[in-house]
Amino acid sequence: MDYHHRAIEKKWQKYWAEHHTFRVDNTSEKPKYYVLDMFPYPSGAGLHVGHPLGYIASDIFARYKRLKGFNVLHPMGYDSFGLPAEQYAIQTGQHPAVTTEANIKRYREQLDNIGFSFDWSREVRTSDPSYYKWTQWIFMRLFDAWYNRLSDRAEPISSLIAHFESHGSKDVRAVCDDDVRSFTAHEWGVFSAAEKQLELLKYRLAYLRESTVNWCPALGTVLANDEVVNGVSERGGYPVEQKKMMQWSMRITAYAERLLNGLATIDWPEPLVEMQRNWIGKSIGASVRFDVPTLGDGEYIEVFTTRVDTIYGVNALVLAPEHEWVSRLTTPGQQAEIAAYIAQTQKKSELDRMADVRAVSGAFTGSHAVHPLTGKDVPIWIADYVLAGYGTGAVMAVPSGDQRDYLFSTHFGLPIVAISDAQQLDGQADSTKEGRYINSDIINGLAYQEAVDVLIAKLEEIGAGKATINYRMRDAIFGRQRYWGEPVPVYFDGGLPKLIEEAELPLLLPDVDKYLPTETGEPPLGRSKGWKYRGEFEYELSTMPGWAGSSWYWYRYMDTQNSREFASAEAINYWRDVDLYIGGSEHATGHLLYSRFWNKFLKDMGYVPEEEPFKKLINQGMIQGRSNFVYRVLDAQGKGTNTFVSYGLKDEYRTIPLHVDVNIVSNDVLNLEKFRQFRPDFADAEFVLENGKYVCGHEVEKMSKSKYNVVNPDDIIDQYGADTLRMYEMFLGPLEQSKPWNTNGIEGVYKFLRKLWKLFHDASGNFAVSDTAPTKAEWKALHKIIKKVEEDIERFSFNTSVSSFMICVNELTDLKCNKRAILQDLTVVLHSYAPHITEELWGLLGNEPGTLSYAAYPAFNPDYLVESEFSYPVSVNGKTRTNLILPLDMDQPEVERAVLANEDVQRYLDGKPVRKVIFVKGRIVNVVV
RNA sequence: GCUCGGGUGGUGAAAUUGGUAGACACGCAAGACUUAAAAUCUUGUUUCCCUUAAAGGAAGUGCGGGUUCGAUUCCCGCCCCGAGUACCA
Repeated sequence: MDYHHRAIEKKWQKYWAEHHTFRVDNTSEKPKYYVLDMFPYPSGAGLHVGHPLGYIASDIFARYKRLKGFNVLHPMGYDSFGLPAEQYAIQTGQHPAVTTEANIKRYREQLDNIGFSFDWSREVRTSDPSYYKWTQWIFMRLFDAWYNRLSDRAEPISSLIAHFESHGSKDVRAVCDDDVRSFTAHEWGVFSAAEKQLELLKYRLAYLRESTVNWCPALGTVLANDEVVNGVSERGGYPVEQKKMMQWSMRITAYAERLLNGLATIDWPEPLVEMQRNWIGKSIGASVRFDVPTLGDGEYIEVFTTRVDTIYGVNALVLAPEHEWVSRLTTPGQQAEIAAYIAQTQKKSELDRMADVRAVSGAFTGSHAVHPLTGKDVPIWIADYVLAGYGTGAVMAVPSGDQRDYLFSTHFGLPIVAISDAQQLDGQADSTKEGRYINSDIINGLAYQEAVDVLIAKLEEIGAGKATINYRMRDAIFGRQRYWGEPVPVYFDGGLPKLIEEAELPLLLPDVDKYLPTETGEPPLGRSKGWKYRGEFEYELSTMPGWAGSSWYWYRYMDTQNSREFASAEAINYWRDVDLYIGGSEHATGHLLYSRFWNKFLKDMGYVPEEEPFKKLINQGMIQGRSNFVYRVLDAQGKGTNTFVSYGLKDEYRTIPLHVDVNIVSNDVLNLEKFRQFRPDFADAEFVLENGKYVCGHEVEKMSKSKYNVVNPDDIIDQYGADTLRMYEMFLGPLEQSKPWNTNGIEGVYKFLRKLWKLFHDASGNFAVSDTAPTKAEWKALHKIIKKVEEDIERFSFNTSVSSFMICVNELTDLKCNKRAILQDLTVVLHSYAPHITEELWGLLGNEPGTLSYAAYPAFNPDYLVESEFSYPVSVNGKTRTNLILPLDMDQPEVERAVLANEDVQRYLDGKPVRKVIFVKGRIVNVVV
């Protein structure tokens, strides 16, 4: 019987499903191993061949770990809340739950076709009430918590209340809003309930406050910073504007330092770690107060600087145009100018961001601040090169040390003074820290670090500044004016947000008549008639953002069915953290940062044991599309004819390239028959061929329907089988590398599997293996692959394993090996890559009926690889000239004698005296003349 | 601009610790089997030079230097491609 992948693969997929082969327990004698994939958003388009790349790699790893004796948790689910389903609902009126359900069904079929070893009994869906109940529950925990800097962890809000009751706000070191009040314990005691709640809201980790948000009118929602790319929405590319709104936010900034430090403890790709580091954006410097006496006593502007050593070079304070004090600072004479400038920047910012052109601009407020050290007047300007969202929204301009300040000062004719004897101010600023300070009063003659220490001490002494650490990262906006997301379990009583009772979870998503904002601009949930808490109080109408459900899902997999907790303590303490996480690097600053944040919070509250959720992470590369083109000949008028010319001859004609479906092209040769059926107007197409073939052009592009370059895994599986698809996706190249999908070459892997099949069968196709003892060469071939695959999988080099399997089967074919002892072990070694064919062969070999999934990976025995001889490459002056077979136990003097006696070597020596002979045992001999 | 990847045959790629560059596969060419095709098998396939052929020679891992007996691998400078990020004070 020949290798029939269709029957074999269906048979085993059915077996695995019926026998719950991959169901895993939360207790075991075996060591645990948790292999996780980033779960997909089930889109309407289904999977293309690029999507399963990471899943195949993780599945190989999971299956391998099972063979190695681990209790493996390898689950899959769906991140099923999201914008596309909602956009579709707006267009068609269909409930997103309905389309999502259909999409999930299709995803599941496609995933099942590939033969993954997921424990489907643990499937999660973020849009399922039994799941989002716990997303809401975690939100409630965040609402009921504050971050205590003294213990450096989140604590229940009750500990803060207790402190207020006994000590007032004194000695509270919290990460909180800027406008918290100072009060005594007594004052707290006489605050009204509403006043207390209002104050506590400034401390909660999930809090409500008016903030400037990225508002996208086209999508009708706010977007997180990582969802805005170049001033337009990541999804859809719609314009985004800044708008002030009451918003739920997450105090992720409380965790900035821990998020940064944790990066050193996890095994993640360096680029990803770097991206998170940049995103957090820690900078060490100082905050400095510049008093503004004209505004009154004790009024000051605070700036942040990383170069406090340049403070004597300050020639201006520059504020962001949005700075809240701009109107206060503007003197009557400057009012017109400032107003004009603000209008100009508001209009400009959008275009400017897109065009990426920046001219120096700004306006003088008319006010002055007092330099804290020199006492001199410093003019206060506004300019759009200062960002409202970073630091304090105000900078001290030091033209000699900062290029932006330099350009600003030259443009407006402000004085530029050197502050270091090493500075060279020939047309630009010089930010060097070398040299000694000049024109700098108390630090004159000092070097950089001494100067910083002196200045910080001085500023602290006079109460005008202190050493400060600043982070670029902002608190995360946690609300979307959208329908298809988790409802926020909050209602409003007297304008104050309050949590619903825990027993009332989940707060179900109500039905609405349309998935659009209300006439008054409220989110879609505002359309739900009579949706009131206890029939009385308004619910929060925004829903949670896309990242809410994905920020803790790996815990739900540990204990999916639990209705009392998000996961039991036993389950969490058994599985603890994810040992291997595979997914795309596009989630670097979104999902992966938020997940680490929630994990740290859950740890602080004592629900989980580990500080970091994902110990090891691998980014699979993106699979790009590879488009094919045909070349339509144009007539004299430039109109398209029905004649198409082959790629090699196209330059002899006037042509226009057209995308052609890659599925009717093989090795860039067009199937003419299928092309005529491709589109009605091609039915009587004519061709100019080269060598009897129509050759197509090709180009690497994004994989998309409109480019006709989408390859569906189902089609590949139908033709070649899932085992071939799995191995081919790995064979394509290193997992982390991005590469275009090209079906050319898949034949090689398919041939390999048929060759493997033939090892177990005789010429007439009958199963035939021999029980005779293997030869030394056969043992060697086997143990080479046992070792190689083990090493390759451990370092995630799956492509090299596939090559090695081919080499092994080629060798065994040459040796005409059909020995059971060899083939049995080879079957186990190959199993994680090609699970179906190996299950079938395992059965044919006469093993006990059942699955091979829990067999033992064969033990490597180095004795089989020991050689007594080695064919040494012999080079003369570094150029390989000949090979010489010598015993491996031969030592250098003997080798030298043997090599120099060789006539080939003598010929290359050409009588010249030998200076030295390099000899590396088992590697090389090099004769230097 | 900054940060991080990457650059090896016609194509995807390999070379794990500085030790025979191009394994393995695709494609292509030639051949065997076949009425024919498919499938299968065999041989060849980095480039250039020399040669009827056999054999031989030279160059070669983006470019230019360096270290070394020996460099795809290490160091310095540069070019190109991709990703991320960008007035971050």
